[in-house]
Amino acid sequence: MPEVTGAGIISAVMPELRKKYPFDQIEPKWQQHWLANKTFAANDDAAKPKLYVLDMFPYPSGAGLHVGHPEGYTATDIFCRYKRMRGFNVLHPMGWDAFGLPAEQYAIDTGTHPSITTKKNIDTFRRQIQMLGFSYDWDREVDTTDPEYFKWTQWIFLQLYKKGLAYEAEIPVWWCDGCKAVLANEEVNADGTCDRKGHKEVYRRPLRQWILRITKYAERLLADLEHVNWPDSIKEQQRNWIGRSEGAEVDFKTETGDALRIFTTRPDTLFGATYMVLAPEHPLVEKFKNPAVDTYRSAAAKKSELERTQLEKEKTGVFTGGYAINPVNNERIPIWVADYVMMGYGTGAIMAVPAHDTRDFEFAQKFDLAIRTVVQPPTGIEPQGFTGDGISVNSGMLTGLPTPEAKKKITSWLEEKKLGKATVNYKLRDWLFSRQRYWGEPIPIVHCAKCGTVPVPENELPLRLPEMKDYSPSGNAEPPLAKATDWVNCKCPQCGGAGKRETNTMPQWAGSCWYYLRYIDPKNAGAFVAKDKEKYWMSVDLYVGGAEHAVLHLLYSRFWHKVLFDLGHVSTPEPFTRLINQGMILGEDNRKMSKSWGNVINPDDVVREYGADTLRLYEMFMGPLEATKPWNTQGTEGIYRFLGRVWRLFCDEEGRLLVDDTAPDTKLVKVLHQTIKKVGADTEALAFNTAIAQMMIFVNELTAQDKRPRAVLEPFVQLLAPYAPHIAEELWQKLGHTQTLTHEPWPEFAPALLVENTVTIVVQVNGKVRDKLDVPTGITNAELEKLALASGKVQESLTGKTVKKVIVVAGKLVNIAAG
RNA sequence: GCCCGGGUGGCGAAACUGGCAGACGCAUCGGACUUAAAAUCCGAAGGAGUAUUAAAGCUCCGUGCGGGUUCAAAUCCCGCCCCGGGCACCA
Repeated sequence: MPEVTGAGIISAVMPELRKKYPFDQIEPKWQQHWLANKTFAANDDAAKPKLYVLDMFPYPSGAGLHVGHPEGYTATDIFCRYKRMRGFNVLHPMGWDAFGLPAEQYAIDTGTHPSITTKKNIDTFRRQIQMLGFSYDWDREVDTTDPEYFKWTQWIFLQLYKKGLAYEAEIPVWWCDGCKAVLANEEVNADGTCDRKGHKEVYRRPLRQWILRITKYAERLLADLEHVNWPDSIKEQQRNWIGRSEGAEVDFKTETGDALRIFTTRPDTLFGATYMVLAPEHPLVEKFKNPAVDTYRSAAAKKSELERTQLEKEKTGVFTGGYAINPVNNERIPIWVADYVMMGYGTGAIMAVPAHDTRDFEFAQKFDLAIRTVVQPPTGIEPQGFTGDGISVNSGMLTGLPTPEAKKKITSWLEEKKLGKATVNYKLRDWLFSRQRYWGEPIPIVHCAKCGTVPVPENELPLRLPEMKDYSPSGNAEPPLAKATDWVNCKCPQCGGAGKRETNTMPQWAGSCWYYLRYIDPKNAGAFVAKDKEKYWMSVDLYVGGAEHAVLHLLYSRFWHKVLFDLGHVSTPEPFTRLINQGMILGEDNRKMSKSWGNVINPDDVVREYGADTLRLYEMFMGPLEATKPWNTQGTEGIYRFLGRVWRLFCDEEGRLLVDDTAPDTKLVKVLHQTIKKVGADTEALAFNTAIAQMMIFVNELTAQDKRPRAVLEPFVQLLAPYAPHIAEELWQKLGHTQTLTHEPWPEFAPALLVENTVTIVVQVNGKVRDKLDVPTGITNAELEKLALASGKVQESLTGKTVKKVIVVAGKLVNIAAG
C-alpha cells in the first residue's frame, strides 16, 4: 500500500503536469554516458596539476543511503567538476567500509554469510550513489572486505608488529554471561546491565588482546596538528583526546618503606599535600591488611567506567591505615584509597593538595582532612579551592615565587635529590586493536608453543576468513573463529611445528586507516601503493565527512600514516591536508532524522519526484556546508522550479531550441560576468549556497527578456555544470556540442565589463540614511562632500544643526555628523 | 563543570576589511493567462505608526539580552541568557 501524501497524490494523478523538464530521461542517459566513457578517470601521469578530493567512504548499511550522505558527496563533486574545468587532474574515488557488526549479527540470526549481505548492501549503495551523478572514478572502487584489499591491511599490521608497535596483553574487558560475548564500553549500561539484551551478569574479565602502541606517536600526533588545515574544533578535540600535560613524578615513601611514585602537574604545591590517594587497582593497596580496604576494592572492581566517572559525582574512599612521608618536609600524611584516582593515568597514585585542586578539596571536605593553603591567589580571590597560578606561600624554599617559577625550582630540586623528575603525561591510551568477532580482517599471526607469536609470511597474505556454518560466539570468551578448527590449526611458519592461528579479528577502524592510499593504486598486486603514484597524488587536498569521526578515525589513520611515513612507504607526514565537516541535515521538524520520529527523508524518493540535479542543488542551497540545517520539502520544490526555468530558457515545450545568435544587451552581459565572477569565487570557497543564488539572479534576469542569446546562455551552462551536471550536459548537447563539457574550460570574466560608470552613494546624517546620489565612479571625495551637503533632503535634516564633521568613504557613502 | 560552534523577518538564509540589514529561495498575498484549476508569468511584502482623495511618501523601532568603543556596529570590546556539539574526577 503506497503512502498517501499531498505530493504523492499529485504525482500519481497528474505526473505530466509536474514534469517541468524531462529529468527522468536526461539523468540516466548521462549517468550511463559517463560510466561507459570513463569520463572521470583520473590519469596517473598527467602533466596537469593534481587534486585529490576524498569523501569519507560509507559503511554500506542495509538501510541504504540517507540524505546526509549526498550532502558531503555533492559538495566534493561540485568542487571536483569545477576544478576539472579549471585544468586540474582530479582524483575522486569512492569505496566501502564494509566490515561491521550488522552483517555479522544478520549471519548469526539467519546463517547467511556476511559477505553475501555485504555485497547486496554495496550494490544498493553503489546504485544509489550513481543515481546522483557523482563524478567518481569507478575503476578505483575499494571494498575493505575484499581479500585483495585486506591483504594489505594485514600487511600493514605486520609492519607495525615488526616495528614493535603491536603487542599482546591481558586486559580487562566487559563480558556478558547472557550474550556469551565481549561487550564494548558503550554496550554496558550505567546500571551495569547489558545494553543489547538487558542481561544482568556483566563483569570485567581479563582477556588476551592485541594492542597498538599509538601512545608512542602521541607527541607527533599532537604537534603535527599545527600543519593541517582542519576545523579548529576538530583539532581541539584531538588535542583534548591526546591530553598532553606537563608535570613531575615525585617519589614518596610509605612508612613501611615502599616506594610510592605519584604524578602531579603542580609540583609547586608539594608543601600543601595533606594526604595521598591510591587508585583501587594500585598494587600497593594489597599491602594494607585492612578489611575496609578489601571491601572497597572489590566494590570498585564491579563498577562500570560510567559509574566511576559520569554518574558517581559523590566522592568515596577509605583510609588504608598507612602513612607516607612527604619528601620535601618529611611530614607524615595518611594514605587513602579512592576511585576518583584512575589506575590508567599517570602512576595511579596522587598527592592530594585539597587547597588547590577541586577534586581533592571536595574529598577533603567530605572526610574532614587537612586543607593547607600554599598558593596565594591575586587579591580578591578565596585561596581555598583556588587552582590557578599565584604566589607560593608556606612552601619553604618556594615561598614568594610565582607558580611557573616555583614549578621549575622544585622540579630541579627533586631531580638533584633524585626524588623525582619532570614528566609529560598523556590521556591517550594504547589502541585496543582486537575484536572477538567473525566479520573482520583476521590478524595474521600464528601462535607456536616453541616460537611464540609468529607473523604469517607476507607471501601467504591475504589470510582469508574460513567458511563457517555457525557464526555465533562460542560462549567461552573465544572469538567465533576459534570454532573453525581446520583453519585455526596450522604449521608454525618458523619451525614447522604445530601452530594455532590468532582468532581475534581487527576492529572496523582498520580498513579505513589507509583506504585513501589504495585508491591511488587500487589494483596493484605487488604493493599497497606504487611509490611514484603515491608521490604524485598525496596528500589528500580536500577531505569531507561527518564530525562524528573527529577523533577515532582521523587519529587512527594519522597514526598509521606516520608509521608508514617512518618506514618510507609514504612521502607525507600527514594524510589529509584540508578537512571539512559537513553539517547534519535535520528532519522537517528540526529534529535529528530517525525512524522513531518518522521524519526520515529518503533520497530515492526525492530523485524519483524531482531528479538528482534538484536533490544536489537543494542540499547545497539549504545553507553553508558546515551548518546543521533542517530539511524543507517546499525548498526542493523551489529548486525544481529553478531548474525548470533554466530548461525553458533553452527550449520550448516540444524541446525545440530557443537559443538565437542575437547580441545580448549590455545589462545582460554584465549580469553574466558578475555571475561568472561570483560563482567561480564562491565555488572555490565552497560557498555553494551563494553561488546558486547568483545563478538564480542570472536566470531571473534572462527570463524577463524575450531574447535568448547564445553568447550568454552557453557560458551559463558551463557555470551550472558542476552543480547540476545532467541538465547541463543535456543543454550543452542541445547547443550543438558533441563532447561532454567535463573538460570545457571554466569561463573567464572580463573585469572591464564589471566596471560601473556611476555608483550610488548613500548620504547619512548622524548615521541615518537621508539621501542617495548617483555619481560618476571617479568622483573625488571633495566633490562628493560638496554634492552631499547640497542635497535638499540633507539640508532639510540639517536645519537647526551645525555640521561638525563629514566622513567620506570613497565610492560608498558620506556621513555627516551634526549637532 | 570545562572546551568548541551558533542565536538576523513567518521559515532556510545573505551581508567585502566596521559603511544602505534582510540578496536568493520557501511560505503568504495580489494580478495576468484559463470556463475553472494546476502549471507558468508579473508584482507586493521586517515591525509599528502616520499624512494626503489616492499613491509615491514620512517617522520611529529592529540582527538573543545589558553596557561600551566609533561619525558609523549583525560585524569590535566587556558582562549575561538561550540552543547545538564534544569532553568529563586525567591529578
